[in-house]
Amino acid sequence: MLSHTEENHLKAIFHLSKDQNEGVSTNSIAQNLKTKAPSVTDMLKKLCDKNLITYKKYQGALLTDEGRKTALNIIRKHRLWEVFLVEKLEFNWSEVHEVAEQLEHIKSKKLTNELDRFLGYPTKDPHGDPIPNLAGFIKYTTKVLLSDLKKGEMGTFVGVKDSSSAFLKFLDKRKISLGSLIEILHIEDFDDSLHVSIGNTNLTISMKSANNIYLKKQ
Amino acid sequence: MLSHTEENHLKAIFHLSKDQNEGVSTNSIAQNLKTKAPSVTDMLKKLCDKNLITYKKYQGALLTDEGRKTALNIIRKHRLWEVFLVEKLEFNWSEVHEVAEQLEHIKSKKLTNELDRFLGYPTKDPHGDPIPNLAGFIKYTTKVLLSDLKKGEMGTFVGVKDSSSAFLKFLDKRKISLGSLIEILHIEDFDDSLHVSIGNTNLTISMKSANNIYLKKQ
DNA sequence: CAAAATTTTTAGATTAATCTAAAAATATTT
DNA sequence: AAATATTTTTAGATTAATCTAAAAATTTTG
Repeated sequence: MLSHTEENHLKAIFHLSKDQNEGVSTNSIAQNLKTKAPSVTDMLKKLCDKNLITYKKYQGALLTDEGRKTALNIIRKHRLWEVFLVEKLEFNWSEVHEVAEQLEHIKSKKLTNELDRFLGYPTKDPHGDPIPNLAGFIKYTTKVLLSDLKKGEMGTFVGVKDSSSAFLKFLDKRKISLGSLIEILHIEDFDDSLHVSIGNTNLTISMKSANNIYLKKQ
Repeated sequence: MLSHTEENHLKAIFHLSKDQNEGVSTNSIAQNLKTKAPSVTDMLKKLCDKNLITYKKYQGALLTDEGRKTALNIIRKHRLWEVFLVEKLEFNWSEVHEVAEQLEHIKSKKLTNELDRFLGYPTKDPHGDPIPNLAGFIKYTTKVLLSDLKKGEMGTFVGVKDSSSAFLKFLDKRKISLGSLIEILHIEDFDDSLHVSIGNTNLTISMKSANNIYLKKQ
């Protein structure tokens, strides 16, 4: 039985080892979890003893198969709860994270799987991130930035790059929400701002904002 | 911000002080929480410092208004989650307790109140116990034991006295579930066993079992 | 490639929650 | 009410998670 802290470390290592195959550094984990390096070192030793990561002094951490499986399960729970909060409990998209951070640690396989069924086996969370299935399989989807689209192209809003609550509020205010179909009507020459249609309405989006909006191209 | 342990102690004191106005004893709390007396003594001092209970050495614990309010909120969450698990996630009535023990500690007022709305503001949990409302008000209902009914009387099954998983399984096997309407058809003279109708079926229930089944009389 | 800077680990302390064993207080019984 | 039994508290230890300060290792830089 893992503690919340152990689970959080596994999740952080998973997220931080996305790209490279090098060990995840102590400092990056500490930063990610808002804790200090010595606390992380202690935890890495413990997780290594439990065979959830491989860890050698000064060489960072890597998930074992078992550790990866565990991390994916926590991420699965986090994202399923986010779907629940938004779709069933009318949470605002920008409010779900903090509560999901608590709910992801609830231990009950049956709960997770029944929740999955209840929600209709969703494949994406409200931020557009993929939800691992029961077997830990993730269906990655290729995302493009809104700023990469050309005039006339369209896509479905599936996520954000900057998930600061300021930016999420910006989106909420403009009724830009997950699943919105966005079409580029025109690109302003002098400042690269975009005239787009979202649902029935047209609006203008700055290049800076467009650079934070992920779409799945049609 | 209270720890899970602090919350569990408040809940235990609430449940154990139902009837009397005397302080709840250290040992009874220890037994309730499957911990030891010295641990409880430490916790009582801490809860007293936080003005959640009144506590004097050797005289047991009593909830303050603040402590009572806190306990009721935890119980409210516990029971709402039980309703969710049974009604939405198809949990078996006998499986909900353990998971609800975890879910009751999730901290988010919005979560609790939205869950309440989502479930249609239920007033009873699957065991027939009342759910405190947002203000902490409990609508107590008078229960009678099935064994107290006379021939021809009927009632709705609202709860159990013995909530051991063995007894809950006994009920599940016979499809006796919350809300079932039970009518006494006949009482056997020589062993006091009851012939009852439940839904469409008739069956025989021993006096020992009937003594564990709470009904709300029609 | 040696000096400086950075990162990581170790050492040692702190807080919370827990326990066992022993002491103190209260309650029961003859 | 004195002796005995029970309950509760205190004392002191342990484990987990955390921190700061200092030492050690690694990396970067002139």
